[in-house]
Amino acid sequence: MATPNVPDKPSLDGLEEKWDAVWEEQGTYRFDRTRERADVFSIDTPPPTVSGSLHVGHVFSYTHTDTVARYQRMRGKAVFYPMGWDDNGLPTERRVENYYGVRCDPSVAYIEGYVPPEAPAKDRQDYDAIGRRNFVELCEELAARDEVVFEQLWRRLGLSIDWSMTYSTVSLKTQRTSQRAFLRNLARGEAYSSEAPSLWDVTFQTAVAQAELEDRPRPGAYHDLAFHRTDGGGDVVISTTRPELVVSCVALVAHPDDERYQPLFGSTVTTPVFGVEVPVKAHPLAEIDKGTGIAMVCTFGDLTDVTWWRELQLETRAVIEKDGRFRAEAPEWLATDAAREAYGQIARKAPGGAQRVMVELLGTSGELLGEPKKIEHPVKFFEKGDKPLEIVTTRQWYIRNGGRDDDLRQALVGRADELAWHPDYMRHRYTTWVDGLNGDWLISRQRYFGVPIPLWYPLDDEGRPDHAHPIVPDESLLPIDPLAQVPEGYTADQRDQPGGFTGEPDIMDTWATSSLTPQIATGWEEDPDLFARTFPMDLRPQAHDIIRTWLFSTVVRSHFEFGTVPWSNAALSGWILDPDRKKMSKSKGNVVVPSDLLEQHGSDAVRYWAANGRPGTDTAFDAGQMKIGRRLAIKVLNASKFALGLGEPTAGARPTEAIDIAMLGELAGLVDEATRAFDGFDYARALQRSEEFFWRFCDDYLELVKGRAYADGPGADSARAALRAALSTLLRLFAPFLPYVTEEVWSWHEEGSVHLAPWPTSTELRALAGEDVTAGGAPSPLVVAADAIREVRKAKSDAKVSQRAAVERATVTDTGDRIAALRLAADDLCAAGSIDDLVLVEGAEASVEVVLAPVAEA
RNA sequence: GGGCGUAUGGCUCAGUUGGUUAGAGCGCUGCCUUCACACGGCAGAGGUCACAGGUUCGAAUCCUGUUACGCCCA
Repeated sequence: MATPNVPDKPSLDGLEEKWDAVWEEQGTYRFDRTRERADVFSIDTPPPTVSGSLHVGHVFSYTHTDTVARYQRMRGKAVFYPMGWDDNGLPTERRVENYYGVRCDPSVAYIEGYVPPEAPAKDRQDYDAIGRRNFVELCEELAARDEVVFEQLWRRLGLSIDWSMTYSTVSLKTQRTSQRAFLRNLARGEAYSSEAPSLWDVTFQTAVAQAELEDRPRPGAYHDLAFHRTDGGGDVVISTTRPELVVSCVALVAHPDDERYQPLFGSTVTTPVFGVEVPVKAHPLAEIDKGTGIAMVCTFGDLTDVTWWRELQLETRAVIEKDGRFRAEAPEWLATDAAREAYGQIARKAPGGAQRVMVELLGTSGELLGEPKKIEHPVKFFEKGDKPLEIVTTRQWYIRNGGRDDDLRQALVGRADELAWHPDYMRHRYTTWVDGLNGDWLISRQRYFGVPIPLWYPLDDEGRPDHAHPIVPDESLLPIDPLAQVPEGYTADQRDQPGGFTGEPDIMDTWATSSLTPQIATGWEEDPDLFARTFPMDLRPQAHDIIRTWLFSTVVRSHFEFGTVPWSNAALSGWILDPDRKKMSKSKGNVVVPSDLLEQHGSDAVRYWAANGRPGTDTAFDAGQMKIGRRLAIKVLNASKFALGLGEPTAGARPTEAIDIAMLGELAGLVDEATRAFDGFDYARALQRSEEFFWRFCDDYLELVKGRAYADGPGADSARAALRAALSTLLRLFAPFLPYVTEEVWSWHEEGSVHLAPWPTSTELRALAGEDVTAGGAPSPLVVAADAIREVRKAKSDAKVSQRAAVERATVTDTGDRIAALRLAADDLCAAGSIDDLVLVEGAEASVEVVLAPVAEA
């Protein structure tokens, strides 16, 4: 133990800069890659999207993980705690488009030394159209700039990241990992391509996955339309919210039990306006009490249409194109000039405009019955989009996820049981989601910035690609860009020529790569030594709203590649709500900038607030809690200054006074509790218990022993030895939460970093205490003395005199065992309360009578 | 409509397998410029634990139902 070097005026100011630099220089948080898997704790950190901005929610949840990382490190584990940057995909593209005022047009040639416009154009249509390579370069440039800012914030927050292990989700190494994983899936039949109806975002011009959907309430209207029986039996009336799709109608369906329509099953009707003959079919998904009970099936109005189309083997009559507009040419199934003329009026229109025209045509023909009935109904949107999704038939790539295979589904549901969930009830989110899947995972995206799907296709003599037989590169060649590179056995001039080849233009969705973060971070097939020491990982921390996307997709990839879960624990953090308990969001303007927060309150204070949020629980943003955290940090400084400023205990001094021994015994219990809480990932409980102990320690114990500790002799030695031990223990208990102030104080009197010090144990404290003064249920001298001093303070406070005021006589009446305990602390009590005469009485009625000494007249 | 969660003083939250008088901090009120701390300290007031039943010697805690709010899914 070094001689304490305590500053006169300890302060929190500047601790962040000071210690962050020291930690970096000394490699405090470097992963020790000589350690075996059993001695490693590895964390699958969520890579933040660098195109966005870090918000308070990030600070909140990343702090949670950091407290666990620091705890595990102090428990002797080599902590593998890398940071990743998610710079891949659509969010980055969108930010680049708006930041520079550019958009990607793959037909535009590369411009050497391209400089984006000085200011972005007002309208998206006027953005500078640039080629793919220029666009990707801008994405990389902006992402790199964002990452610097992010790292600065994380460092200041005090995350104990090993910054030498940082990865990005679009780096060449990650692309190699992502493409390798995809090719393995392909080889095993877990990835496949298929021409199928897909949910399509017309703004972004890309397919989207089921996990990216959200329902939004939108106004609509039921239109009652008359179809005409071909047997001359009159009209059949259907209700639809999308009359513009009449042209793509392929059937009518009603429920098999619906007696009204049973006679019609197997017959045909003609559509209004267009006069196309379509069958009437029965299917259980038709709802008897919805509208007229019989529905029009189109190509495709919604996902139910897709089901009907598939299960009833109906025609395909697609009219909406990838830009969301009706195709220009009249469809071939329209047989009459009148029908083609009618179609001409909706050609090239968006659905809204087409609907207005159709309503007019239907009104004129008398086939629209009555007024449309306005309703509000849920409509499917891409979660990042602002126009309703259309369903467009395209060729897409999929990874199997159990949505079409019950055995696989059950296997993936079962993986939930191999994970410890914190909190446990979050596992239901996973199982409910997997149970409800109704299709495989669509991973291809018709975008530009991301990991390319590493395939080419041979072209036949007429230049048509053979999608069933893709040309697969050797793994050793990865990563590849099929639009830039040429497959083996071909030459560059054969690209897109009959008899030649064509590159797969699609990229993989971001989730297809971020589902591999355990593989990327641990160096799967890139660094076998690291991989062996870190995989499967110990912890996946993440927010609960992306269980269906990130957590599930990561389980899927690991299930296929390794036949195991990728981690043993999943910790789900809640959200930050603003003080009105609304979710914080940019659009509401209630977002607090994290760097300002850290500047204003100090990192330890912000961490204190964050660490009070229990796993899984949404937490209100509360600057008041940060003030308390700051107060706690200051208290740690001052109490430490006191404990260390008393002078050295005599060499070999041990606690001998009962009250000191009692304090250490209580502290040992706290250590056990905090350890148990941390082992269950309940950092919040560990903090709360430690804090509670610490305030009582300061208010009662320090005040009681102060006089004795300042004096000399065995009593002082006992107090000083106990204080040193308590301080050392408390600093280590607080270190995961308040890394800066604890490191500062540790540096006053200890060698090395508190963050590499061993986590305290109750064994060491009990050994130091030597005996258990509360054995057999005996009252603690500390508790009894604290109760008494509180009564003395109350008497002084009631009398409105200084706490220093002298007490002529204090009479404590209590049970025999409590009086016996108090007798052991009598001298400390008298000193702390300025009590001249302490009278101890055994009696049934507990009381403390205080007689204040007369105050001398001024 | 289904699943999950939450409901405790004005506010934010604890309350471990049911066990004396339900705790803490903030805020509020009063006092104390005290030799670790005014970026303090001490003390006080403030709650029929959402509602209605039930189990039990005993319920904030367990069971049933209701209400409100939140999230996920359909």
